[in-house]
Amino acid sequence: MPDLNTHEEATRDRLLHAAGDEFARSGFRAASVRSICEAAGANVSAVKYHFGSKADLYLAVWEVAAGQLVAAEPMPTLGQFADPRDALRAFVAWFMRLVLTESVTHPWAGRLLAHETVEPTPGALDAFVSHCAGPITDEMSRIVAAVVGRRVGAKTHDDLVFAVIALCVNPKHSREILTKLGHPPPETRAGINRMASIMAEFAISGLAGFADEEGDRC
Amino acid sequence: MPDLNTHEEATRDRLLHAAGDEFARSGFRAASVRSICEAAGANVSAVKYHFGSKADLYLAVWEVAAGQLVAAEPMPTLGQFADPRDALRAFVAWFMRLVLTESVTHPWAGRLLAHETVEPTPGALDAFVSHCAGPITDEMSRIVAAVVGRRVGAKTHDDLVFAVIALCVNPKHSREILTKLGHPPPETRAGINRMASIMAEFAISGLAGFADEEGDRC
DNA sequence: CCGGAGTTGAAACGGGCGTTTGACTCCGGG
DNA sequence: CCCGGAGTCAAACGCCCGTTTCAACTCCGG
Repeated sequence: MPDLNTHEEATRDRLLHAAGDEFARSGFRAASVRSICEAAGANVSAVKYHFGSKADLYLAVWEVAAGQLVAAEPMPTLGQFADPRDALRAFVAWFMRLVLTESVTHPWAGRLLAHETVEPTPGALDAFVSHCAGPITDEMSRIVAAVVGRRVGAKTHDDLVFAVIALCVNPKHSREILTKLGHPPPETRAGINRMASIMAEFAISGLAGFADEEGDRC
Repeated sequence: MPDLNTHEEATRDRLLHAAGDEFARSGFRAASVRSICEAAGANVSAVKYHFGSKADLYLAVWEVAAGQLVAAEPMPTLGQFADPRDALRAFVAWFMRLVLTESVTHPWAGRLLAHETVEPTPGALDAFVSHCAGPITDEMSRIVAAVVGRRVGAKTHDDLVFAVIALCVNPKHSREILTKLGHPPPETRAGINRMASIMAEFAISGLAGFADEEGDRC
C-alpha cells in the first residue's frame, strides 16, 4: 500500500485534484477515468464509489473550480475604475491569466471554461453558463458598453463583446496550431500580461471606432 | 441494391463526399467511419479498399477541399486593393464566409481548418499548415502590416495578425456556447457579411491604434 | 461457358472507454 | 467473539471505435 498519502489526503480528495488537473488540461471528453485514477493512485471503481460517475466527478470538479475562482484574485468590475478603458485593460489581463496560466496551483475554471466553450459537455453546460461564462460575459458587456459610450444596436454590441472575448481565449483554443506556426501562446505571467496589454489596446482602439461613427481618421 | 447512384457516382466518390461533409461538420476525431459509410451507402471495408484507412480518407478529403478552395471564390490579396483597409475588409469577409458557411455545397476547407485549429490531427497537421493555414496567415500578415504601416515589433505584429484571425474564426469555435448565450453565429450569407463588416471595422480601428502610437484620442 | 480481377458484404478482431461486480481488508461496536 | 458497514481492489461487462478477414458477388475478356 502506498503510504505517501494514506492519511494526508483521502482517496476522494486525491481523485478530485487529479481529475481537476486532467480535465483542465484535456477537457471532459479527452480525459479518461483510468488516467485520472492512475494519477490519483486509486482504483477506477473509486470514481463510482465516491462520486457516482465520470460526469458527477466533473461536476464536483466544477464546484471546486468555482470556489478557487472566488478565492483567487477577484474578477475586475467596471465600477472599480474611473476610466472604463482601465476596466477593460484589467479585465482582459485577468481573463487571459485565468485562461492561459497552466500552473497546477492555478484555478481550473479558466481552462475548463476554454474547453467547455469549444466542446460543451451536455450535462454540465447549464451550470457552466450560469456560474462562469454568464458572469464573465455580463461584466464584459457592461465594460464594452461603457467604453463604446454611444448607443449601438444590441446585435452589434454583442458582436463586439464576443469579439473582445475572442481575443482573450483564442490563444488557448488555437494553442497547438499557433505553436506550429512559430508563435506559441505565452506561458509565464509576464508574457501573458504583455500579450494581454496588446489585446486590450487593440480592443480599446477597435471599440473606439464604434464610439465616434467612423473615427479611424481624425 | 440501391440503384440511386449505382453508375451515377462510384462508391469511392460517394465515400469521399460523405466523409467531407462529416469531417467538415464534426472534425476528424468525432467523425466515425461507420457513420460516414452509412451516409455513403457503403460498407465499412470500402474505406480500407479505396483509401487504406480513416486517416488516408481524411487526407483525400483535404486534397478535394484544397481544390474546392481554389475553384471557389479566390482569396483576396493585398495587391488587389488601393487601400489596405479595403483588403482587410474583403479578406475578413472572405475568411468568415469560408469558415461559417455550413451549406453542403460549400468548400470543406474553412470548416476543416476550424476543427484542425482547435484539435489538430497529427498526421494531417503539416499538410494543413502548408496548404491552408500558412497561406491564409501569410496574406493576413501582409495586410495587417500594410494597415498598421508603422514598424512594430515582430512579436506584436504576430499577435495582431492572430488577433484578427481570432475575430474571424471564434464564432465557429464557440458556436454552441454562443448559441446557449442567445447570440448564435450567423448562418446566412447576408448575416455572415454583416458580422464580417463589424469585425473588419473593429480590426481596422484596433490596428490603427498601433499605427499612431496611442491614437485612441485625437 | 469459364475464370480471374475488381468490388462489395457480413462478421469478427483487438483495443479503449465508462461502468459494474463481487470478494477482500479493515475496524469499531454489540 | 462475531457482525456489518466503509473502503479498496482486480477483473470483467458492454459498448463503440478503426481495422481486418474472407466469402460472395459482378463484370468482362477468352
